[in-house]
Amino acid sequence: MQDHLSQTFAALADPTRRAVLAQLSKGEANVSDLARPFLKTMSLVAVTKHIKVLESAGLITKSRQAQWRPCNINGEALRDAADWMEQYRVFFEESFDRLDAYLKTVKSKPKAKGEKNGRKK
Amino acid sequence: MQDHLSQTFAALADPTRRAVLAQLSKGEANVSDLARPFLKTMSLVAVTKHIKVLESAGLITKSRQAQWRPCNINGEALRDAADWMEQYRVFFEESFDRLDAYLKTVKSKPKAKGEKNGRKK
DNA sequence: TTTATATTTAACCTGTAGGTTAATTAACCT
DNA sequence: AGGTTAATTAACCTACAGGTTAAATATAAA
Repeated sequence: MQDHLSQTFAALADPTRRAVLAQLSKGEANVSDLARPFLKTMSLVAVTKHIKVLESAGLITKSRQAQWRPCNINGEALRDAADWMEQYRVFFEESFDRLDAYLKTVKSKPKAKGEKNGRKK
Repeated sequence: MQDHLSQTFAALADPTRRAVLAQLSKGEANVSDLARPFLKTMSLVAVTKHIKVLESAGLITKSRQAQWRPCNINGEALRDAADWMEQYRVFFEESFDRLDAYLKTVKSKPKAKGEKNGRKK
């Protein structure tokens, strides 16, 4: 695939993959743990592929422990997508005090050179 | 496509479509206006299709004015995606005061029945 | 009524996403 | 060594995404 952001959004554009992320947000899990909820509707291999898509997008990491492959969520990749969305917040945010609160946090973290948003590193 | 959220993310998973959204965030534009920046790399028909994808996902609206089709951005669809992401903010947000500010706004808008997040309607 | 401009529709092509089953690899357990 | 469990690889299939060119439609303008 082309750019990182497209890859991230594409990875999120599947309910199975979002469910895997949801599961991982509660903590580390093996491939077979992650697959379990879906085995009525698809094969283990299918889930393995979904996991690979998430891994390629950087949304999760996979390590090795004997014959298991413990997976963990990796928020970094999501941040770029979230940052992209902030740009459009004004178009979907009708609660102005919440928007104000957000803007204050932005102002308190002024842009450094070559950085988007007020985020560090 | 399956669910609304998948459709939204899929629509965002293309740089041309994100560029169209960026253009529309500066104001209304016709199909040919939107297509102009891309005509060196793809046909008008291709852009038309991208616009249709955005429209189907609810990210933009299209009206009629003589032979023109003025398009406008529609933030509502983006909000669901943004809401979904908020769920994971804790995984990519390292600035705790900014997170605090966000959490305060959530607390100030307690959940109503059948609603996700603190958002109204 | 003809012509020009804006956009869509139709028919097509190619690559890839998402699924399958069967076979393979890797590590552990007797 | 042989068997079990965990996960991946390979080969394949089908649908659809994203592009093309050519033709059709709508509206305005001469």
